[in-house]
Amino acid sequence: MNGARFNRSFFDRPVLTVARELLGTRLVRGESGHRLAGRIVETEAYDGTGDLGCHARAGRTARNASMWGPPGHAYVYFTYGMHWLLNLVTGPDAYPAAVLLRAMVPEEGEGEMVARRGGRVGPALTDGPAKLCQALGIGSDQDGLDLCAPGAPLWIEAGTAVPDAQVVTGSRVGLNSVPEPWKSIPWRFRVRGLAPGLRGAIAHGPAEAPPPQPPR
DNA sequence: AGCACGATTAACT
DNA sequence: GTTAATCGTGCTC
Repeated sequence: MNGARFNRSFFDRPVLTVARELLGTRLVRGESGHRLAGRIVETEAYDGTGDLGCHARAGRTARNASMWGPPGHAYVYFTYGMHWLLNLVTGPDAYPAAVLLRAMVPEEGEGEMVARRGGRVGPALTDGPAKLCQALGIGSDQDGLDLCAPGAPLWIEAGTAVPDAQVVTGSRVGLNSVPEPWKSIPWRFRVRGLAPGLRGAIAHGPAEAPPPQPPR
């Protein structure tokens, strides 16, 4: 059976907690009869106006408005003139924090993902934040989408728990002009040996352990 | 109204 | 390892 849609209480916690616990969960795009899905294997946390690596550092703008809304919504933004990136909003309403989804291991609908990615196959399919969005067809239309709303075409459900021994942390990617300590603070989380590359993917098949902090 | 730049990717040396 | 592609956004003038 497929897991239940994670509810708002999962996202209504500190962004670092959510970024860690999203590892191993399943990101699903679509509806009950048509699913594209994969295991999340890399995330990054962005925490409020005080985090100079976070888009919220400049205050609320039209672009980052979603991040200031309630937890459990998507914050999707456009960058480098061609790429869309997906974040999941965390923490209480009006507190601007979100988790950037950087990589996943495809599990369902891989053929459609390949088509959306221009025929590319293998690790390059979903091993980057913009690749993941392209593979799942995520763009401006999904900005502000509530992942916790019944019927919404994007959600998180239980996957396989990732033990601490398999979690690698490091500095966030691409913050070249961000001052320290924000540039180097270890708020990037990934599953050991995965992303980049996605080789040795989390085993497919039924989940054998409950997700961390299962929602209810 | 103009401009510098970006939570990236893919192609190339 | 280096760099072009490409344009919305937010800041400066």
